[in-house]
Amino acid sequence: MMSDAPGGESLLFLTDEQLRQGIEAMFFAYRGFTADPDRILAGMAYGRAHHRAIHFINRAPGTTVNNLLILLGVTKQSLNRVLRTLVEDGLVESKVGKSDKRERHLYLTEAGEALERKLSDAQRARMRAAYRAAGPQAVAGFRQVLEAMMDNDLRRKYQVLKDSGT
Amino acid sequence: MMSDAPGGESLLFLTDEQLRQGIEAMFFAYRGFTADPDRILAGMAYGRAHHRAIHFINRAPGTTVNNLLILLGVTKQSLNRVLRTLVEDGLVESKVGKSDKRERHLYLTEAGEALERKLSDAQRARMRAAYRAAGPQAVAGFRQVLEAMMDNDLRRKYQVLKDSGT
DNA sequence: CAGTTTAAGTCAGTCTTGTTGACATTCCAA
DNA sequence: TTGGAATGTCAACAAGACTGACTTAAACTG
Repeated sequence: MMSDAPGGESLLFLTDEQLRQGIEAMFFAYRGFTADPDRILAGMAYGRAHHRAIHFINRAPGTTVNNLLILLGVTKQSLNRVLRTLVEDGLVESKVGKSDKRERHLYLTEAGEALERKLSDAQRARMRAAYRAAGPQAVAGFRQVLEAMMDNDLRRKYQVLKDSGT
Repeated sequence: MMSDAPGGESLLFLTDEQLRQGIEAMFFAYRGFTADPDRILAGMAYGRAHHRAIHFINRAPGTTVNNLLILLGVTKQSLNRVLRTLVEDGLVESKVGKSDKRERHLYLTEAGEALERKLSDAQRARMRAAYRAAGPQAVAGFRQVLEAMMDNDLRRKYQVLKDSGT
């Protein structure tokens, strides 16, 4: 089916045209990837930034603001605005650190967890459908290429998260 | 919790944990994907929006404004702001349509093509490295999952572009 | 032909999310 | 103990998206 050009495929499959198709696929797919949570959040006063914060706080409860902003790749000022509204609205709790009182440790409240579930359910449903359509083998390849595409420091952070999952 | 189906790797590989890893991989990879062009554009007065416009005008020379804004998924007001600066700066040419004079057909000037090359060279280099690291089989899977992740109407548009690529 | 629709552009205002700069608090090490 | 580094907050601003209202020109349609 797919293995064409025996011998020369390692050259053939790296044509500019093939690469460009990959670039465009990435662009369109990311739109689909964010579409469902975006729709949910559009109603409330929240956006993608809030989703990301909620996701990673859920992922690593008790994480500090500094941790979070490195993961998200934004300035602390930018993250702070998002965090402030989430705390005000009672979705996130911010606790002063015990050993280091400069730090704030972040946790989702019950309401925060409820929203997180709503958002990630939608995103997982999309992911699940795509995985099902493509099959297990394709999923393995998908993950390999994505990991290779990350910046080095982000790949490390991703690996840490991944390993902490189980 | 989850009942583990006997010999059911097709079930096992769709655990919430696996899906979540895919979601995070997508998030981090997209950051890498856009990092290089973003760095190049940061110096000039341009941003990601300009890159996208330039990319698709290069991809389909003579495309109309309406075509473009459907492809990009933004409003005409938003696209117009970007397009206006590109035309003013002599990177894009806007020609009144021959058969339908309401339409404007968009083309890159030489300067526009030069910038397009600079941007896509950087992005292709990243893509090429990721493809090389992951291997041909992984690339096929990568593309399959991405296509399955797109919204239906975008997938159609993506296919049209892909087929027009040669 | 008159009336409607379509394509493009513009103006004004808002929202989200990113940025810098200035600043307070806390910790730690010289 | 004092000065620097780390952590987080507040304020102001910019980019880029959005909606809504409107104009102009051209094409289509009954």
